[in-house]
Amino acid sequence: MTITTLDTPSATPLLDWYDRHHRDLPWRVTPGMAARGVKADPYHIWLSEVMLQQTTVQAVKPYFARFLERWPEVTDLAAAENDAVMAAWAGLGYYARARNLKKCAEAVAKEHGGIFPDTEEGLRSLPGIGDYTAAAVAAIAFNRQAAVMDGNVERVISRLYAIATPLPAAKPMMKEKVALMTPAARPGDFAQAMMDLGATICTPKRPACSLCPFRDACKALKLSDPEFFPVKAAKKEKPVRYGAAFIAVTDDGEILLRQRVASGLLGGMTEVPTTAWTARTDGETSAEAAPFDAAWQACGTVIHVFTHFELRLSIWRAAIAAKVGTNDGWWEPVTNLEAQALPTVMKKAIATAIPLAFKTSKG
DNA sequence: AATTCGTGGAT
DNA sequence: TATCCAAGAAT
Repeated sequence: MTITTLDTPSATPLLDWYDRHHRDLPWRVTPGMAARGVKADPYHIWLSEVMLQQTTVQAVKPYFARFLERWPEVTDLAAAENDAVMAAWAGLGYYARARNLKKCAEAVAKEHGGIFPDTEEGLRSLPGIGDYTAAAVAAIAFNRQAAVMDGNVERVISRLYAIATPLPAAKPMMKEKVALMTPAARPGDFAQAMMDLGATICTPKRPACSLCPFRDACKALKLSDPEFFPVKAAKKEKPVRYGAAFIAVTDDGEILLRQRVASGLLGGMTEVPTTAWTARTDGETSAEAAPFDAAWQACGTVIHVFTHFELRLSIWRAAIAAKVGTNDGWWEPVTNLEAQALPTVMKKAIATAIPLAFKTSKG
């Protein structure tokens, strides 16, 4: 029996809605499957949750399939080469996730005998697992009564209780509401139901309130303005940074690449030689900053928007007869670029200089 | 507590 | 076109 108060709506209508309208996702054990005895795989749940951090379901699906095909068990991922994991993650963004994913797999393999901890606290201590992911894995994979709160849940709760306090200040209060609502029975389904509701009904724009299992309890709907919630703090404007990137290709089709430092922006990923990315446009975006002397030709500009700044990258190209000695890079056959840990901005830069470098150019 | 960290689809 | 923002974590 779930304890409810005057201000705590029952989870039952939501769970009933979930039984009928849940999304079918590759990593998910649906209520129907669970009824036939299928258990969620903690490795699958963990992998999907890390990939889904600030990332859409659509973007995650092909990556999730490739990771599982290549590394079927967490011990396989633990034994993988770092470069292989980074290359497999390339394009998904937030690359610290991939670095921590590998560390977490190694910790599970070496310190936990290949078995994921089954408590929120145990999970929370692993690399790349924060408050949300620890609660999500505990609830979904281990049926723990953990309070799961992501961006979807924040939106649902903010509307359900008409919370006018701006995010992120309102998070602690909102998490208390989630904890009070989370049932002892089916806590994992409750968490997934809240997220499905936020993704399909209680959407940021034009929520489908008439279809919502909380329509009778929702305070924002009673106020006739659900879209007003959640209130968010104003965000800063994005500065513009400038730089140059240099694509050198030999006559036998090899391109000069190098590896970025292990931490920070695009940490540990592969890049073509570039200048520093700064707020100034003079000097640093010219061929004078090239890694070596050659007949560098300007061939365009790549504009790429990161989370907190916009990058305008001048692209320079040089066709050279033979490899030039390099301290910190290597020459890679252009035909092998697909296997490299190249972030999207670097693929755009290369595609600008070598239009046929990739099968699917997103530049 | 405020910043830093990618990318692409939807509106 | 510009803005939002998507199953957040680390520092």
